Amino acid sequence: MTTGERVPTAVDSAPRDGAVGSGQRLSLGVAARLSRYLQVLTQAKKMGKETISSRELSDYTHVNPTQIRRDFSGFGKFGKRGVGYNVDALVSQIRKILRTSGQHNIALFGAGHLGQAIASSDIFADHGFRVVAIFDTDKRKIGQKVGATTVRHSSELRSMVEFEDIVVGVLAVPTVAAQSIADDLVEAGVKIIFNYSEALLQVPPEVTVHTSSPAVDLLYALYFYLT
Amino acid sequence: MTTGERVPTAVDSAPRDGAVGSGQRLSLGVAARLSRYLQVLTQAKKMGKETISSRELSDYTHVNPTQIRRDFSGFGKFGKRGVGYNVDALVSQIRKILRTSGQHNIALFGAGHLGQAIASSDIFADHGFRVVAIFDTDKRKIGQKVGATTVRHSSELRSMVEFEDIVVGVLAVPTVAAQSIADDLVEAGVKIIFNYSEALLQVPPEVTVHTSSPAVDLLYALYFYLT
DNA sequence: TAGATTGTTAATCGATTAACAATC
DNA sequence: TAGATTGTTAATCGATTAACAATC
Repeated sequence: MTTGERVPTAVDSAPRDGAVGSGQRLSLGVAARLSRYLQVLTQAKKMGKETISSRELSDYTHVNPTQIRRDFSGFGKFGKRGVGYNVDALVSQIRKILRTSGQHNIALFGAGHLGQAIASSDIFADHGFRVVAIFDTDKRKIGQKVGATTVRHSSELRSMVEFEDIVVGVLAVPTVAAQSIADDLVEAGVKIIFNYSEALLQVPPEVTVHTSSPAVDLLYALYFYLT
Repeated sequence: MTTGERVPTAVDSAPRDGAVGSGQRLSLGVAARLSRYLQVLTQAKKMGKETISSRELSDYTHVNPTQIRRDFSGFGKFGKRGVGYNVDALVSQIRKILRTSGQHNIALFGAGHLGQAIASSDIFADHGFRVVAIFDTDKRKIGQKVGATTVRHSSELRSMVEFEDIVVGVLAVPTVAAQSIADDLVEAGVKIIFNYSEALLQVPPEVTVHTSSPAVDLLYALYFYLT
């Protein structure tokens, strides 16, 4: 069964159209969907699933099965007709496409309930994200352990970013504190900020802010429930 | 200044094309974006902003300003040329369009770190969602207060759903416990499930599951950072 | 073989955007 | 008035989907 075993390349087969290629950036939509598939596949693997069909992936992601096959086919022939896709092989293919095979380090701000929930969750770890530093301004929390990590004072941010090669800052702090931490992160050279507060953050154009918004998703789901 | 003050109607001006109308369902994209605008506007209002331009909304939502104006123009002329949109008026317009002006009740499962973070956050409350019941299976947690709400045993789920008219169930529980709670929610007639665990939930087609996936969003952001 | 599911085409549909007159 | 920003058009681009031959 060589197909499933061989080392895959991003440009395996001749790509057909726009969304594909080696140096070619993925479109926003494709990148979003691939990330989504990856999450489901990771969980399916945990549940001992070895093979998965585009139909099953569709059930979990709400993406049309044809589109799923189309998304993959741009990068190679990953599936087996009549059988489906090998979960393990597909995971490493997508990781390769998204260039997220490696480890990426995160700094977490806020050691309250949300911060502790994030630090102790598998969700980030499963995708190669590691919380290597936790910061809080509350002196009583500094020095305490959250999981395997010690809570530090924000003044250590700069050196930690350099020392640990931190690429993402996650804000699990009150809304009023968020902007000032964002400023510090920007100054320390962090380019991706994940904002769990409600603050509307002001950052330079080269920095990406992603604001988590469960309520937005809920409003959206509710609309389709009510209509 | 009557324009900003008059009571708005969903079918104010003659709608031009597809995505619009009274009984007409919004397309997925439009509904998602409107929810997004609503979140930003709510926060802008808190910060004392009275007027906002499509350009500013674009900065915070990463949606093209032309598209924002287009999204609104399908439902009426909400803005003032040279000035922008009145924040208050726009909020109530969008609420009307999304039909989420009222209160909606939520049941929360899991009184751990994540559950407590959710229960004490403004994020849901700001959009009319109220956590009216918290459930946990841990006997030591039952009877404790989280915010203003008392933690109950899951056996009370059924009666609470009826009594409190609960439309959304939020799962802040370990992955292994999620499916069985989802089954209970389905049986109790809840049609929207918000899943913070990693479980791939199996539910009947009339039930909507939204799985929260911060790691997916992070993978996605990282891709564009790395390329 | 028979059944299942992929890979791919071709056609459609909706999202996106630049541009600009209207107007506050 | 001058500057700013909306509302709207028209053109383009990418996403979506049904359908089906290929093949495991």
